[in-house]
Amino acid sequence: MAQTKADLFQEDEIMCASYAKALSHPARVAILKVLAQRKSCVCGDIVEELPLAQATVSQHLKELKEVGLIQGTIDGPSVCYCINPEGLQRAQKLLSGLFTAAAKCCG
Amino acid sequence: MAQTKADLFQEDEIMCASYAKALSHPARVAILKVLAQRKSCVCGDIVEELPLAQATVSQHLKELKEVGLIQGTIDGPSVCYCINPEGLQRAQKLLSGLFTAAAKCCG
DNA sequence: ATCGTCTATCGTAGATTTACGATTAAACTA
DNA sequence: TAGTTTAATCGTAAATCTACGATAGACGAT
Repeated sequence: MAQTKADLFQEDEIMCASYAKALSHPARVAILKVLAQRKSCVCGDIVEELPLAQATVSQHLKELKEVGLIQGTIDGPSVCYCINPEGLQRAQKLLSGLFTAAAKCCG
Repeated sequence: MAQTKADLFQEDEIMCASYAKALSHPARVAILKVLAQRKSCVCGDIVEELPLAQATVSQHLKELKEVGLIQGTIDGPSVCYCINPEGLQRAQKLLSGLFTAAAKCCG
């Protein structure tokens, strides 16, 4: 059992869930906040800010990158991460759309 | 390993992630949409709308209820589910706060 | 009281996520 | 070139999530 049925839903529901999933761990929320505050977005700085090992942070960064919320550019030996405005906007639009639709229910 | 470190983060990051987690499966997004559209929010109706077994839907409803996004009131033999406006608003506020903060980054 | 309906819960299997040490790969430095 | 730094990836263990059948509990109808 437990073969996933997540793809039996509508496209926008799946996208909405994907973005929400990317934000569903405090570490990833924290990463976005760090990126928002700092000008320099070097990976090492992020690792220092979080109570997690380097490998774990790298994994979280990968998830955020895969869904398109952040992007990383190689800067010499290190990698500079940055929020991806387009992805962020798309996520915001989808989620706030859900919220405003839902708010209409139940008077 | 893999003992959770999710509680080493800030309160608002944890809350933000909790709401996002509740929305991180297409079925739960779909449930919110059904509740938004229908006036009658009987559990059985929701089960019919989704390509999932009754037990699975009940589980998803439980998760949405536990995080405070929906509420259920017993109506005779059945249960009437409804969106919880306060929880929804709180989720919206936290997540849109994150989005607007993040949007400031990177010019 | 018994039966049928409706929903929650239990038990469980399989998949995915989380976390980290160890290793690898790339690039700079001496 | 050899050594150092930086970040991604591999391998893996534990935890959590997803999904469903079976069962239980509550309620209304007969």
